[in-house]
Amino acid sequence: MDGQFGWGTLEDGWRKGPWTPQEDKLLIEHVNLHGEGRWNSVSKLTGLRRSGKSCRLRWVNYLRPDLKRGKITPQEESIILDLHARWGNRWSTIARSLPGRTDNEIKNYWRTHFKKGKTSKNAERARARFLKQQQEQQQQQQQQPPLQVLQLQVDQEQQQQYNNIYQQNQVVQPIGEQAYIDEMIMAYMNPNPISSSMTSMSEGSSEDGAWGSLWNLDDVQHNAVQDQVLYFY
DNA sequence: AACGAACGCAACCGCATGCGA
DNA sequence: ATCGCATGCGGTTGCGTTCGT
Repeated sequence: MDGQFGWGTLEDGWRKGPWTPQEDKLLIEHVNLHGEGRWNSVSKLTGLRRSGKSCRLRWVNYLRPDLKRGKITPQEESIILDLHARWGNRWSTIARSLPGRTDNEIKNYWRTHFKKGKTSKNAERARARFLKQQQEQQQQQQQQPPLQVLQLQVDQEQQQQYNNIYQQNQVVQPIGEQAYIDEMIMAYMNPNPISSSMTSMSEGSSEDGAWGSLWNLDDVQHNAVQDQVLYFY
């Protein structure tokens, strides 16, 4: 990328590379004082040797107080899959439906987990991780009943059905195996018959407003009351 | 324990779009 | 109408971390 200059160096007077805590502090103070926007004036007002673009990106992707930290949950993953099937690589649009998540984060997540050719390996890893975690849990709680889901005997027919739906709707990438496995896991955790990656959305909902209120991502049980309506386009 | 491969994520770039002068 | 600046977006890259052998 920036090979000639390297990270944390100056180019055209602008610093590049990883942000330091001091720089973050300056930027946060600036935004608290002046609000978001006018990014090009940040360097003049704060003394930060960062371009406006760089400041905006740092704020939007990392410093914003409303950002949600931590791993993408299976619910969020399902939403990402659904919305990607609907809108393609419109990451910012997808991100608006996932409060606290950034387009960059979602984009990275998608590329890592669902980019063509990566799903099988990820699915295997996810399965291995899950099995390992469950084994540890079982050791801790020896009275735990046997978990059928540990076998992850994937219902091939159902998965094929999902993939057919995606293909019929001219979606290049069928549903990821990892998502499917996560779905199996979620199905086990929540016995109510809900298909999280085929989650519903009432017809005619606006692209931004409805999802924000529909999904309370901290409340897994909430999923169970959603109608099961497919909405592929 | 060591090492290479794969992963995850922050940050950059170029281009598109919006908006005011 | 158009020009220039600011901002937003999607794609890409570099590097630290984790995982598997």
